[in-house]
Amino acid sequence: MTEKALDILQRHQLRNTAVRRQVLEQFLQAGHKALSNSDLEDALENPDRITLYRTLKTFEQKGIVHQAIDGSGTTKYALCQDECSEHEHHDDHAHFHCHDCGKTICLEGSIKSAVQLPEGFQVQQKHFVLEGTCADCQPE
Amino acid sequence: MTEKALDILQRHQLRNTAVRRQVLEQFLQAGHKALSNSDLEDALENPDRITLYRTLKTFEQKGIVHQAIDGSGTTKYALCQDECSEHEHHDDHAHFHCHDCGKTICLEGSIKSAVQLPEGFQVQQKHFVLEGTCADCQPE
DNA sequence: GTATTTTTGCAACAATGTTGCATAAATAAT
DNA sequence: ATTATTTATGCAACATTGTTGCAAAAATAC
Repeated sequence: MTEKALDILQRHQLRNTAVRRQVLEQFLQAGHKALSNSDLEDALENPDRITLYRTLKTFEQKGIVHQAIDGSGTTKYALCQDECSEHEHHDDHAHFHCHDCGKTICLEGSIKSAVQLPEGFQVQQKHFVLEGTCADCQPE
Repeated sequence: MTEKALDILQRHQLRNTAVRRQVLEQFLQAGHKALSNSDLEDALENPDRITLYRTLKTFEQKGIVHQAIDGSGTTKYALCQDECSEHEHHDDHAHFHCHDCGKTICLEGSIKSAVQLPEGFQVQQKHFVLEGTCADCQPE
Protein backbone atom coordinates (compact mmCIF):
# COMPACT_ATOMS: atom_id res chain seq x y z
CA MET A 1 0.00 0.00 0.00
CA THR A 2 2.88 2.28 0.71
CA GLU A 3 3.86 1.76 -2.92
CA LYS A 4 0.98 3.93 -3.95
CA ALA A 5 2.09 6.68 -1.60
CA LEU A 6 5.66 6.40 -2.79
CA ASP A 7 4.52 6.58 -6.36
CA ILE A 8 2.58 9.76 -5.72
CA LEU A 9 5.55 11.38 -4.03
CA GLN A 10 7.88 10.43 -6.87
CA ARG A 11 5.53 11.60 -9.57
CA HIS A 12 5.36 15.00 -7.92
CA GLN A 13 9.07 15.19 -7.19
CA LEU A 14 8.60 15.31 -3.46
CA ARG A 15 11.07 13.89 -1.02
CA ASN A 16 10.12 10.63 0.53
CA THR A 17 9.71 11.41 4.20
CA ALA A 18 7.91 9.61 6.99
CA VAL A 19 5.35 12.35 7.55
CA ARG A 20 4.45 12.63 3.91
CA ARG A 21 4.05 8.90 3.55
CA GLN A 22 1.86 8.74 6.62
CA VAL A 23 -0.30 11.62 5.50
CA LEU A 24 -0.73 10.09 2.08
CA GLU A 25 -1.71 6.79 3.63
CA GLN A 26 -4.40 8.59 5.54
CA PHE A 27 -5.75 10.18 2.41
CA LEU A 28 -5.66 6.93 0.50
CA GLN A 29 -7.56 5.27 3.32
CA ALA A 30 -10.02 8.13 3.60
CA GLY A 31 -11.09 7.82 0.00
CA HIS A 32 -13.68 10.48 -0.71
CA LYS A 33 -13.58 11.78 2.83
CA ALA A 34 -11.89 15.10 3.40
CA LEU A 35 -9.35 15.43 6.19
CA SER A 36 -8.53 18.42 8.32
CA ASN A 37 -5.27 19.19 10.00
CA SER A 38 -6.67 18.03 13.30
CA ASP A 39 -8.02 14.83 11.76
CA LEU A 40 -4.46 14.01 10.84
CA GLU A 41 -3.20 15.01 14.25
CA ASP A 42 -5.57 12.46 15.72
CA ALA A 43 -4.71 9.76 13.23
CA LEU A 44 -0.93 9.89 13.38
CA GLU A 45 1.32 9.01 16.27
CA ASN A 46 3.66 11.87 17.01
CA PRO A 47 2.42 14.51 14.69
CA ASP A 48 3.70 18.05 14.67
CA ARG A 49 0.78 20.17 13.62
CA ILE A 50 2.95 22.74 11.88
CA THR A 51 4.57 20.05 9.80
CA LEU A 52 1.18 18.68 8.91
CA TYR A 53 0.01 22.15 8.01
CA ARG A 54 2.93 22.59 5.66
CA THR A 55 2.63 19.12 4.25
CA LEU A 56 -0.95 19.81 3.31
CA LYS A 57 -0.04 23.10 1.69
CA THR A 58 2.68 21.39 -0.30
CA PHE A 59 0.34 18.62 -1.40
CA GLU A 60 -2.27 21.12 -2.42
CA GLN A 61 0.24 23.09 -4.42
CA LYS A 62 1.44 19.97 -6.16
CA GLY A 63 -2.08 18.99 -7.04
CA ILE A 64 -2.19 15.92 -4.85
CA VAL A 65 -5.03 17.15 -2.70
CA HIS A 66 -7.57 19.93 -3.03
CA GLN A 67 -9.37 21.99 -0.47
CA ALA A 68 -12.81 20.74 0.32
CA ILE A 69 -14.84 23.82 1.05
CA ASP A 70 -17.72 22.91 3.29
CA GLY A 71 -18.49 25.99 5.31
CA SER A 72 -17.29 24.37 8.49
CA GLY A 73 -14.68 27.00 9.12
CA THR A 74 -11.76 24.60 9.21
CA THR A 75 -9.77 23.81 6.14
CA LYS A 76 -10.14 20.29 4.87
CA TYR A 77 -8.42 18.47 2.06
CA ALA A 78 -9.27 15.52 -0.09
CA LEU A 79 -7.35 13.48 -2.63
CA CYS A 80 -7.59 14.67 -6.19
CA GLN A 81 -8.84 11.67 -8.12
CA ASP A 82 -8.06 12.64 -11.66
CA GLU A 83 -4.57 13.93 -11.40
CA CYS A 84 -4.53 17.65 -10.95
CA SER A 85 -1.38 19.27 -12.15
CA GLU A 86 0.52 21.89 -10.29
CA HIS A 87 -1.47 25.08 -9.83
CA GLU A 88 -4.12 23.67 -12.07
CA HIS A 89 -6.69 22.02 -9.97
CA HIS A 90 -9.68 20.62 -11.71
CA ASP A 91 -12.23 23.04 -10.45
CA ASP A 92 -15.90 22.58 -9.94
CA HIS A 93 -15.78 20.49 -6.86
CA ALA A 94 -18.88 19.39 -5.07
CA HIS A 95 -18.76 18.41 -1.43
CA PHE A 96 -21.24 17.16 1.06
CA HIS A 97 -20.96 18.30 4.63
CA CYS A 98 -22.78 16.50 7.41
CA HIS A 99 -23.56 18.99 10.12
CA ASP A 100 -24.22 16.16 12.49
CA CYS A 101 -20.90 14.33 12.53
CA GLY A 102 -19.00 17.06 10.68
CA LYS A 103 -17.78 14.72 7.98
CA THR A 104 -17.13 16.06 4.51
CA ILE A 105 -16.97 13.95 1.37
CA CYS A 106 -16.31 14.61 -2.26
CA LEU A 107 -19.17 14.04 -4.66
CA GLU A 108 -19.14 12.96 -8.25
CA GLY A 109 -20.89 14.89 -10.96
CA SER A 110 -20.65 18.32 -12.41
CA ILE A 111 -22.21 21.61 -11.47
CA LYS A 112 -24.30 23.81 -13.63
CA SER A 113 -25.86 26.95 -12.39
CA ALA A 114 -28.06 29.75 -13.56
CA VAL A 115 -26.47 32.35 -11.37
CA GLN A 116 -26.33 35.92 -12.51
CA LEU A 117 -22.84 37.27 -12.29
CA PRO A 118 -22.45 41.06 -12.15
CA GLU A 119 -20.54 42.66 -14.97
CA GLY A 120 -16.78 42.54 -14.77
CA PHE A 121 -16.64 39.53 -12.52
CA GLN A 122 -14.33 36.71 -13.49
CA VAL A 123 -14.85 33.20 -12.18
CA GLN A 124 -11.92 30.87 -11.68
CA GLN A 125 -13.29 28.16 -9.46
CA LYS A 126 -16.67 26.85 -8.51
CA HIS A 127 -17.54 25.07 -5.34
CA PHE A 128 -20.79 23.41 -4.61
CA VAL A 129 -21.52 22.62 -1.00
CA LEU A 130 -24.37 20.44 0.09
CA GLU A 131 -25.23 20.46 3.75
CA GLY A 132 -27.33 17.97 5.60
CA THR A 133 -27.05 14.62 7.28
CA CYS A 134 -25.07 11.72 5.94
CA ALA A 135 -26.18 8.11 5.83
CA ASP A 136 -24.51 7.31 9.14
CA CYS A 137 -26.25 10.12 10.96
CA GLN A 138 -29.73 9.43 9.63
CA PRO A 139 -32.40 9.08 12.29
CA GLU A 140 -34.33 5.89 11.55
CA MET B 1 -32.81 54.95 7.91
CA THR B 2 -32.76 53.70 11.45
CA GLU B 3 -36.47 53.10 11.02
CA LYS B 4 -35.70 50.15 8.83
CA ALA B 5 -33.37 48.72 11.44
CA LEU B 6 -35.92 49.28 14.17
CA ASP B 7 -38.56 47.61 12.09
CA ILE B 8 -36.42 44.55 11.59
CA LEU B 9 -35.70 44.28 15.30
CA GLN B 10 -39.37 44.59 16.18
CA ARG B 11 -40.51 42.09 13.64
CA HIS B 12 -38.13 39.55 15.10
CA GLN B 13 -38.92 40.39 18.70
CA LEU B 14 -35.44 41.53 19.47
CA ARG B 15 -34.64 44.23 21.99
CA ASN B 16 -33.72 47.53 20.54
CA THR B 17 -30.13 48.04 21.57
CA ALA B 18 -27.41 50.32 20.28
CA VAL B 19 -25.19 47.51 19.05
CA ARG B 20 -27.96 45.76 17.18
CA ARG B 21 -29.06 48.95 15.53
CA GLN B 22 -25.52 49.73 14.46
CA VAL B 23 -24.91 46.26 13.13
CA LEU B 24 -28.14 46.34 11.17
CA GLU B 25 -27.21 49.70 9.70
CA GLN B 26 -23.99 48.18 8.49
CA PHE B 27 -25.79 45.33 6.82
CA LEU B 28 -28.34 47.63 5.26
CA GLN B 29 -25.51 49.74 3.89
CA ALA B 30 -23.55 46.73 2.73
CA GLY B 31 -26.37 45.48 0.54
CA HIS B 32 -25.26 42.28 -1.11
CA LYS B 33 -21.85 42.37 0.49
CA ALA B 34 -21.21 39.91 3.27
CA LEU B 35 -19.66 41.14 6.50
CA SER B 36 -17.37 39.35 8.90
CA ASN B 37 -17.00 39.94 12.58
CA SER B 38 -13.82 41.88 11.97
CA ASP B 39 -15.46 43.95 9.24
CA LEU B 40 -17.91 45.12 11.85
CA GLU B 41 -15.14 45.70 14.36
CA ASP B 42 -13.56 48.05 11.87
CA ALA B 43 -16.78 49.80 10.99
CA LEU B 44 -18.12 50.53 14.45
CA GLU B 45 -16.70 52.84 17.06
CA ASN B 46 -16.29 50.98 20.33
CA PRO B 47 -17.14 47.48 19.36
CA ASP B 48 -16.77 44.54 21.64
CA ARG B 49 -15.97 41.61 19.43
CA ILE B 50 -17.75 39.10 21.65
CA THR B 51 -20.91 41.15 21.57
CA LEU B 52 -20.68 41.36 17.81
CA TYR B 53 -20.12 37.65 17.62
CA ARG B 54 -23.25 37.02 19.65
CA THR B 55 -25.26 39.62 17.81
CA LEU B 56 -24.48 37.89 14.54
CA LYS B 57 -25.43 34.52 15.92
CA THR B 58 -28.71 35.92 17.16
CA PHE B 59 -29.45 37.57 13.83
CA GLU B 60 -28.68 34.38 12.01
CA GLN B 61 -30.94 32.39 14.27
CA LYS B 62 -33.75 34.87 13.79
CA GLY B 63 -33.38 34.71 10.06
CA ILE B 64 -32.17 38.27 9.63
CA VAL B 65 -28.82 37.33 8.17
CA HIS B 66 -27.40 34.15 6.70
CA GLN B 67 -23.92 32.80 6.58
CA ALA B 68 -22.17 33.51 3.35
CA ILE B 69 -19.97 30.51 2.78
CA ASP B 70 -17.05 31.48 0.62
CA GLY B 71 -14.21 29.21 1.59
CA SER B 72 -12.27 32.07 3.10
CA GLY B 73 -12.09 30.48 6.49
CA THR B 74 -13.74 33.33 8.31
CA THR B 75 -17.46 33.42 8.89
CA LYS B 76 -19.31 36.10 7.00
CA TYR B 77 -22.93 37.09 7.06
CA ALA B 78 -25.24 38.86 4.66
CA LEU B 79 -28.75 40.19 4.92
CA CYS B 80 -31.50 37.80 3.98
CA GLN B 81 -33.45 39.58 1.30
CA ASP B 82 -36.65 37.62 1.21
CA GLU B 83 -37.49 37.27 4.84
CA CYS B 84 -36.19 34.05 6.23
CA SER B 85 -38.10 32.81 9.20
CA GLU B 86 -36.56 31.45 12.32
CA HIS B 87 -34.55 28.30 11.68
CA GLU B 88 -35.87 28.27 8.17
CA HIS B 89 -33.41 29.99 5.99
CA HIS B 90 -34.15 30.07 2.34
CA ASP B 91 -31.46 27.77 1.18
CA ASP B 92 -29.64 27.63 -2.06
CA HIS B 93 -27.40 30.58 -1.62
CA ALA B 94 -24.86 31.56 -4.18
CA HIS B 95 -21.91 33.71 -3.25
CA PHE B 96 -19.02 35.17 -5.10
CA HIS B 97 -15.68 35.42 -3.36
CA CYS B 98 -12.95 37.65 -4.72
CA HIS B 99 -9.63 36.15 -3.74
CA ASP B 100 -7.96 39.42 -4.56
CA CYS B 101 -9.70 41.83 -2.20
CA GLY B 102 -11.42 39.14 -0.16
CA LYS B 103 -14.87 40.58 -0.69
CA THR B 104 -17.87 38.28 -0.74
CA ILE B 105 -21.22 39.15 -2.27
CA CYS B 106 -24.56 37.42 -2.61
CA LEU B 107 -25.64 36.50 -6.09
CA GLU B 108 -29.11 36.25 -7.53
CA GLY B 109 -30.35 33.21 -9.28
CA SER B 110 -30.96 29.64 -8.35
CA ILE B 111 -28.75 26.60 -8.33
CA LYS B 112 -29.35 23.36 -10.08
CA SER B 113 -26.89 20.56 -10.03
CA ALA B 114 -26.42 17.11 -11.40
CA VAL B 115 -24.50 15.83 -8.45
CA GLN B 116 -24.76 12.23 -7.44
CA LEU B 117 -25.64 11.89 -3.81
CA PRO B 118 -24.83 8.58 -2.10
CA GLU B 119 -27.74 6.63 -0.72
CA GLY B 120 -29.08 7.73 2.62
CA PHE B 121 -27.79 11.25 2.38
CA GLN B 122 -30.22 14.04 3.12
CA VAL B 123 -29.62 17.56 1.86
CA GLN B 124 -30.89 20.53 3.80
CA GLN B 125 -28.98 23.43 2.33
CA LYS B 126 -27.07 24.13 -0.80
CA HIS B 127 -24.30 26.62 -1.21
CA PHE B 128 -22.74 27.64 -4.40
CA VAL B 129 -19.43 29.43 -4.18
CA LEU B 130 -17.83 31.15 -7.11
CA GLU B 131 -14.25 32.20 -6.71
CA GLY B 132 -12.35 34.63 -8.83
CA THR B 133 -11.80 38.35 -9.20
CA CYS B 134 -14.50 40.96 -8.83
CA ALA B 135 -15.01 43.97 -11.07
CA ASP B 136 -12.96 46.23 -8.83
CA CYS B 137 -9.97 43.92 -8.86
CA GLN B 138 -9.93 43.31 -12.58
CA PRO B 139 -6.56 43.96 -14.26
CA GLU B 140 -7.22 46.19 -17.26
C1' DG C 1 30.86 9.22 2.80
C1' DT C 2 30.53 14.00 2.38
C1' DA C 3 28.16 18.23 0.59
C1' DT C 4 23.92 20.33 -0.43
C1' DT C 5 19.26 20.91 -0.35
C1' DT C 6 14.91 20.26 1.81
C1' DT C 7 12.05 19.03 5.67
C1' DT C 8 11.09 18.83 10.33
C1' DG C 9 10.04 20.31 14.94
C1' DC C 10 9.96 24.02 18.02
C1' DA C 11 9.00 28.73 19.64
C1' DA C 12 6.19 32.36 19.04
C1' DC C 13 2.44 34.94 17.68
C1' DA C 14 -2.19 36.52 15.31
C1' DA C 15 -6.92 35.77 14.35
C1' DT C 16 -11.10 33.72 15.25
C1' DG C 17 -14.39 31.14 17.83
C1' DT C 18 -16.46 30.22 22.29
C1' DT C 19 -18.21 30.13 27.29
C1' DG C 20 -19.09 32.01 32.10
C1' DC C 21 -20.29 35.74 34.83
C1' DA C 22 -21.17 40.25 36.91
C1' DT C 23 -22.91 44.69 35.42
C1' DA C 24 -25.80 47.45 32.65
C1' DA C 25 -29.60 48.20 29.87
C1' DA C 26 -34.29 47.28 28.07
C1' DT C 27 -38.84 45.89 28.66
C1' DA C 28 -42.76 44.51 31.71
C1' DA C 29 -45.41 45.08 35.80
C1' DT C 30 -47.21 47.97 39.41
C1' DA D 1 -42.97 56.96 37.06
C1' DT D 2 -40.71 53.32 39.84
C1' DT D 3 -39.59 49.00 40.59
C1' DA D 4 -39.13 44.14 39.15
C1' DT D 5 -37.73 41.07 35.68
C1' DT D 6 -35.72 39.70 31.75
C1' DT D 7 -32.13 40.14 28.38
C1' DA D 8 -27.84 42.06 26.44
C1' DT D 9 -23.33 43.77 27.10
C1' DG D 10 -18.49 43.84 28.14
C1' DC D 11 -14.77 41.59 30.25
C1' DA D 12 -11.76 37.70 31.39
C1' DA D 13 -10.28 33.58 29.96
C1' DC D 14 -9.35 29.94 27.03
C1' DA D 15 -9.38 26.66 22.69
C1' DT D 16 -8.51 26.11 17.94
C1' DT D 17 -6.58 27.19 13.73
C1' DG D 18 -3.51 29.57 10.77
C1' DT D 19 1.12 31.35 10.01
C1' DT D 20 6.29 32.64 9.98
C1' DG D 21 11.34 32.25 11.40
C1' DC D 22 15.03 29.41 12.51
C1' DA D 23 18.20 25.76 13.96
C1' DA D 24 18.63 20.76 13.89
C1' DA D 25 17.71 16.63 11.34
C1' DA D 26 16.88 14.04 7.38
C1' DA D 27 16.93 13.15 2.36
C1' DT D 28 19.03 13.40 -1.93
C1' DA D 29 23.08 14.59 -4.91
C1' DC D 30 27.93 14.39 -5.57
